[in-house]
Amino acid sequence: MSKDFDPQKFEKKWIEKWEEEKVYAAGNPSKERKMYTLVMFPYPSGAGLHTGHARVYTGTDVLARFYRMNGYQVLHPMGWDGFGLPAENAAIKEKKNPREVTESNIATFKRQMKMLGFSYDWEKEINTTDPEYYAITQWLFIQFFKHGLLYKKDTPVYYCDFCKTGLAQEEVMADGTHERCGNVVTKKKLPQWIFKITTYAESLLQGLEGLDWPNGILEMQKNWIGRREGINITYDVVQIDDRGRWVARSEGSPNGADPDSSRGSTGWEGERDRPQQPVDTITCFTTRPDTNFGATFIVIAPEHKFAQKILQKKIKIQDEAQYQSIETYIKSSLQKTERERLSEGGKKTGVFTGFYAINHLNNRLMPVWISDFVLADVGTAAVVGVPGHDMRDFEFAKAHNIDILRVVVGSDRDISPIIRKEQIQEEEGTMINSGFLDNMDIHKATKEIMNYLVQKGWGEMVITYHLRDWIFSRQRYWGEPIPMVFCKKCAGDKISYWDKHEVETYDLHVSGRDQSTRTIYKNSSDLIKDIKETMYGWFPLSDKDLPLKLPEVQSYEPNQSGESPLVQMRDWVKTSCPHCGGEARRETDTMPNWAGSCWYFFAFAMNQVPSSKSQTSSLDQISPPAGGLKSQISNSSWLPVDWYIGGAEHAVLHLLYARFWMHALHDMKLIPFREPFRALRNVGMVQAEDGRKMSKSWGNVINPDDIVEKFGADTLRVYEMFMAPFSLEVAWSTQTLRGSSRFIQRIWQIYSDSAKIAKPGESYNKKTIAELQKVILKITVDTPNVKFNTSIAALMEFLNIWEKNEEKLPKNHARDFLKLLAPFAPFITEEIWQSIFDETTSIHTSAWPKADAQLITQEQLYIPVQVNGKVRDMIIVHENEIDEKRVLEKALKSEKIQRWIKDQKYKIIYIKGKILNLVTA
RNA sequence: GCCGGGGUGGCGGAAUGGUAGACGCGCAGGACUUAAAAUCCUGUUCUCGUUUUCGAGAGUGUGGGUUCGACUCCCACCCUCGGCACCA
Repeated sequence: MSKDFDPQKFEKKWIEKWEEEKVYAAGNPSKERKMYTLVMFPYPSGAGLHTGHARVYTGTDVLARFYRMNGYQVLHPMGWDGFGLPAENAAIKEKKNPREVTESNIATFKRQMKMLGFSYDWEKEINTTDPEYYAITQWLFIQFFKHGLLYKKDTPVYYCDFCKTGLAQEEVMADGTHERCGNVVTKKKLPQWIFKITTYAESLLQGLEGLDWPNGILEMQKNWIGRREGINITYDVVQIDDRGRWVARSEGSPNGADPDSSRGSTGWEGERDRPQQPVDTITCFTTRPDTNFGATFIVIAPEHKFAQKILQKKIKIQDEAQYQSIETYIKSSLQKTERERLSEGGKKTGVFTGFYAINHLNNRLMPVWISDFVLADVGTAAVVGVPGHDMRDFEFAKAHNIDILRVVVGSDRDISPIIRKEQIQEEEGTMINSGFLDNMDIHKATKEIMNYLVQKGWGEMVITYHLRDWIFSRQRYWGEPIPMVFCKKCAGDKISYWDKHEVETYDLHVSGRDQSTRTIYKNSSDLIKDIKETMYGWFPLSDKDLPLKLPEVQSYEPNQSGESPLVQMRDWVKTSCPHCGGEARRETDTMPNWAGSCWYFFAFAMNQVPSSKSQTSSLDQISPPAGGLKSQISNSSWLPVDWYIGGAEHAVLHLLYARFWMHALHDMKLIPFREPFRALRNVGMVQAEDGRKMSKSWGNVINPDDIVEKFGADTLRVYEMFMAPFSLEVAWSTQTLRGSSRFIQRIWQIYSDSAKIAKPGESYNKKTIAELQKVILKITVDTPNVKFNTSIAALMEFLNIWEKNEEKLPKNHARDFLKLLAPFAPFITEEIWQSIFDETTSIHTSAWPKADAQLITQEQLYIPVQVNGKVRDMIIVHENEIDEKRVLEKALKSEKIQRWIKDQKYKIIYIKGKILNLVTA
């Protein structure tokens, strides 16, 4: 072996040899000793791998290699999330097919991954854009459809008039413009496929319990699901004539007692007969019914059905001018995008309807207003306004001159009328002016009033979720075609898929309204009932027609009316109805880029990986496995994923979507597990040297190719693992990387130096061996805890010791140390293993070293001696002299200790073998 | 506003109740070299005093508390990064 370290001389050789010898092939998993290590697969962009990829893939690779050496059967796969807008944009720009663009990007990624020595089993490679792969994505779509989890409906979506395409919310910038073209985004109603993910809100929430995930990610998912317990209170709505009388219905016949002549402009209190015939009712959701005695108004969203009834004159407004102002307000709010509504911020605009709702508790008349600060899809789209104890209600009341009452008093005991927002008591306090709730703590009052309202029949306990249904279609080319057919005739005849097919229904763990049970079951037949009418004429393709392949098109641009480019493909669109055989058309929307990533982790685990590379049959003969996924998955013991590693940016979307699919598939009895990812760890981003994001436009991008060429792959790997704790964001530093380069070179030097390694019979150093045992223990614990930085530090520390010691290290221990380094630096360790130690099988399949406790024992121990908690001296004792008496005796002999103790009395605190503290006074 | 992470030398960081600053970078001095680079050696928290070997004090965002002993546990606050947000 040459003394000079030149990684170029051997790295390529090992890449080839490992592949040839299938060193990293996933074997057959046995239940106890299987380890599925997975890193979030990449979208293969045109820029190639960046240093952030290198970091996350190296970390996962270290884990895979560690477990492999520890005797586990390891599945460590890699694949490509190939569908998505960037490839499509690049294709439009370069006048190529997105498939070509994607394929060449994949080639670059794959070359770079091999260059970095990642131990993937490439036999398991998948690509979401392979027809073999998306055949199953489509098949899964159909299963969800059949069980009532997918339906199509006109839905408002973000839309760019300039690009003529619907947009995902994440493609809309904070200022309401399109991230690609910079034009202002509008909202447009388009027919969309929608996933009923909300059905699984409770299931997704409950499933989080017991997952070994970072706390922050768990919290984000919880917040996103956003479970809230509250009550829906239904109020009668009445009209009052100009003399202050009840007006029942719109006909206006006075009904009920004369109103109090002292009625103020905004409300009225006192015992009153109930109106016999309220005009309508409005139901408000609230989590804080305890403040209900302080309610002074009702606000509804412009989309609320009561507002719509007024607009459509189903509920009449006498005063034409008032009708006009209501109409103007509703129409202008509906034109605003959600962002515009938000960006108006604190401005609480609104219009009074002329109607009043009656507060059950005190018969107060609460004016009903329409305002766009109330959101249509939150709660019941109607809010009961308690301006004394809610900031937004306060602002609204101030803006429109509505009464503000105080019903809660805080610890400051201020009971003066609320005139400033600082006086608002929202979180804690004691009830006042609230009838039977007076003097109760607000939390107790909340329970009391809820029970009271329910008992009286005025309210209903409900649980709401922040989670919204998932819009699952895109009007784009580069995605999985949705395998559905629409037959106009069958739709006209009101024929649905379920009228003609028996679907095995199942019990699902779903969100429910009954808060007393933690797990709520519902039968999928209920879901089907809900959507049946909207789905007349829609039929899924049969299994034998899958995959529905993406046709070649002339142009990838969407058309004028916001339809997918697939609409141009007349011959493709035209098909026959699976039910009546008449003329029908295919769905032209495609699936969003999340689809393929929702199940890719189990594609890797299949016995027959769905990939064009592993198929011998021609494309035309592809179909999902006979018996469906069930047969494929039930005999794979790899799942669930044991370690899932990736960036925190997927905290909600991908991780939630994938969990949702698995929960539903589990309920359908297709898969034997519910939670796909047992343990999750995040990787921190790698910023550029200047602390900014790496970006072509800043010119601060570090290309792994350049680093490997100059320093070798091992240096890059060790540096990326050593630079900071794995989950922390860190700025790249080529300067610091030199430290790792030095470390790798010193490894090379010491193993090349025959004066450092003892042959059998030669003298050696016992202390160095003892140190090595400690390093083995540390790394064996740190590595599976994703503490890569301290593992490397321990390796460096040992190298320092070994280098400094004049005596040699016995060969078997030198081999052990090399093994500890192997997961981090696979190339140099393999080269040394096979050239210095003359091994013929890979170090990466060798057995992980075991620490020998007997070798650790040290003859001498250093024991710090404190006086009053300050270290004043250090004594050296023999390992069998660490009892308190001997240590104390020795400590008292120290002049330094005597000087601090003098003649004072002292208390002795001794932690065996660790520290001695003498406390005077 | 709400939720979560974090605050330790010039820098990245280590230490989860027991010697604060491991390991690495940088920096300083030295060796090698005609020179530079590379490499190696020594030192490197701050302040003060002896100026050599050492000694004293301070010190982990701030202020309190618990403890023989606190970066670590508890209370209050400040700053910072990330996520969510007119969520009723």
